Amino acid sequence: MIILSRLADYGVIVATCLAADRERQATASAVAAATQLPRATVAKLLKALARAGLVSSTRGVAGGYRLARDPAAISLSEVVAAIDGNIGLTQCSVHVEDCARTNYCPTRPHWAAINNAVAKALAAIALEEMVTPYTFAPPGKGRFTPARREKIAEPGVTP
Amino acid sequence: MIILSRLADYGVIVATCLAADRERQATASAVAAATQLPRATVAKLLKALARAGLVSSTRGVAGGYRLARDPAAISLSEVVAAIDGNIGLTQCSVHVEDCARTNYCPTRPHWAAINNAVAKALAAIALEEMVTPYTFAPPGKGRFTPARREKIAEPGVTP
DNA sequence: ACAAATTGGACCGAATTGGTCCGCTATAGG
DNA sequence: CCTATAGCGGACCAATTCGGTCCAATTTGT
Ligand code: SF4
Ligand code: SF4
Repeated sequence: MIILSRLADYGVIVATCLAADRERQATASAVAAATQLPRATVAKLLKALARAGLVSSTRGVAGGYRLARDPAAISLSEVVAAIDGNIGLTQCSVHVEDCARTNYCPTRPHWAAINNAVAKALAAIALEEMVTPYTFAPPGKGRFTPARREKIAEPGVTP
Repeated sequence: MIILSRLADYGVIVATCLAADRERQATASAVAAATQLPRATVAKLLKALARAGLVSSTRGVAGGYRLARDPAAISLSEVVAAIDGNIGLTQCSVHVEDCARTNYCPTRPHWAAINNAVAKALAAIALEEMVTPYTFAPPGKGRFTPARREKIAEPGVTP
């Protein structure tokens, strides 16, 4: 199973591209060139990110996008939520009345905690960490310090 | 965004239904009646669970399904993996060669850890915990009340 | 032999997704 | 004032996936 939609995946790449240089103002075409993604798609993604308030946009000639906040203050969960919508394991997690079975579903009450755990796993990653791959890593394959790994490997699963 | 497919959601319900009484052997129709899900769909789900080795099946008349292991030893991640496939955030998480961008994708190395964290969040929940008491009082429509359990085990309930 | 039950796969309509395109608006510079 | 540039909003369609059903085959107790 694939959890993130392809667009959300690309959205993270786009956001990471902007995070690489917070000061620079990049047009959609520039980001598309940098990420080697289709221009139209990148534009669509940036629009979604802008509407969510993650990036700020300036119109007109010499316009473009830039990150609205510090890359360390933007979590991955925000990025994917901007594109895929709020995170929810089941239908009743996002809109309760979407499922006709809510009344007599025995498993429904339990999903909230799990939902929370998954969301936390994504919220624990800041955009900054996606753009600084080798900050914590020795020239091997490790990407995360043990501390970091510990942090995301054990999300609070307390019902 | 909805992470679990509807089938996976239902699969958990079906598995939970079996976990409610590990000893009894229930036919697909009986489980369908107990969960109020379409018979054909339940049958399909049970087949998937059986192929994954989570439930054991006996064919022929007086056949049926039962949980293969102890409900405390079956994690939710196994159940959803049996139906939706292995858990992976992105395409490269499940099959590396699925995405043509693997070579120059800057975010790819980071997903593994996140992927792991999400998987762990699901693996931390045992099937046993889904069958535990209600957190709210169902208005006389509890699915897994003892009375209902009798009906599940009843071989002759084919509506 | 018959009936009840699982097995495996085919099947189709519906819904979602990925990706593109258009007309509109805003802004800088000449 | 005019024009080129760039974001904005949404419509649009092809392709894929998903949900659900159904059937032929097989196994097993009576
Ligand atoms: S109510 Fe039950 S069946 Fe409906 S979405 Fe929630 S968990 Fe799934
Ligand atoms: S390689 Fe990059 S673009 Fe491709 S699936 Fe992995 S993360 Fe997404």
